[in-house]
Amino acid sequence: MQNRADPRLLDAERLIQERLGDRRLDFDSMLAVSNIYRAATAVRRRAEKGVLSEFGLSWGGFTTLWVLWVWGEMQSADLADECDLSKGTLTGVVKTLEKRGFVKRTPVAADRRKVTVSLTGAGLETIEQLFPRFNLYEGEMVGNLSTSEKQELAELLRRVIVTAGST
Amino acid sequence: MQNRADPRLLDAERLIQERLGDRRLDFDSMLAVSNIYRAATAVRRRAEKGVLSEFGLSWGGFTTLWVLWVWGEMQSADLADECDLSKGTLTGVVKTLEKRGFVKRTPVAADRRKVTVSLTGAGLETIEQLFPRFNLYEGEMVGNLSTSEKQELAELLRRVIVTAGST
DNA sequence: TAATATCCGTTTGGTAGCAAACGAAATCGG
DNA sequence: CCGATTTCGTTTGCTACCAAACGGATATTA
Repeated sequence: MQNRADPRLLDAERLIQERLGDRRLDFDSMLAVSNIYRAATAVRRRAEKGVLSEFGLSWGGFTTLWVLWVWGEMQSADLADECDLSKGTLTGVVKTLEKRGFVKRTPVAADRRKVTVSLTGAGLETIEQLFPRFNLYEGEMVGNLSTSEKQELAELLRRVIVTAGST
Repeated sequence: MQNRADPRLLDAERLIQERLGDRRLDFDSMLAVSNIYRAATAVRRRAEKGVLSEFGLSWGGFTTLWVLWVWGEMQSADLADECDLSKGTLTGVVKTLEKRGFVKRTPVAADRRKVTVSLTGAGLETIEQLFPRFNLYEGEMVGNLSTSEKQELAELLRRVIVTAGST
């Protein structure tokens, strides 16, 4: 019953029930899914307006920098995978990061279709300064939750990712 | 320790720890936040590729239709609020929905700066067909979770939304 | 009631995101 | 080998998304 705490949801529930008549409706799933999306939007917006804007980075740009930092020089397709972006989108993100001087692209001699992407010195410096501050933001954003609640949340979401991500 | 189930996360954790040296790092918050974002992406993609594409709707288009269905005719600014979109973005979404014939805009006589948006007959028909199917999808996507887990997830996320959403 | 300030939706200019088409390069089959 | 197929990253065409600038309309205030 805790979801009844938000009066707008209560209203919405009643209204939806009217629209649906006697058709059955899975409220629990609806609230879980819509809150996943709302939370992601809130988290992304807060990070972009806060830390990331200071460094001229979007969420996707940050993610890409972070992945390159952790994993090192990567082939384009693997980078797209790891960043959870389509290859077409990655081309654009890398292009923007290149313009900012954070990243460089290197053709692969052995297979000239391929390209690797890696951090520049400026990119490395940036992510090393940025990440600890980003992590502080993360801590604030889930600051209402205890440690075990954070772990519980991460685990529940992991199971959603697996189910929704397959196919 | 359940988050150690994903071997990639384990690797990433070790690598990040190396990059950070002795600086402390809040892994629990990091995993919670990044999983929120991953789950939202997975959920959105699955819905868009599944039900929504059959009706030629994006996630944002669906949300807008849904809000109009539940709340009825609305003024543009309120609609943007309820859909969690900037007013500029809403202009575009409504324009697209108008093109598809799902929605109509009506100038307000009493205040000619204002515009209300409402469903057309086709829009109403569409959302009435679509929503129950969308709800089935929602059920599938969190199908790995028990009812109480769904409620727990929704509640944890609600608290994140409140914290992250307050500027 | 005239000047000013505020409010509303749209437009603009930018990044992000996807699917599908594309072109160059490598690989495979015969 | 050489033609057909597959595999890369990029390009294209579209929607979405935001902040900030804009311009018309209403409110305020003096």
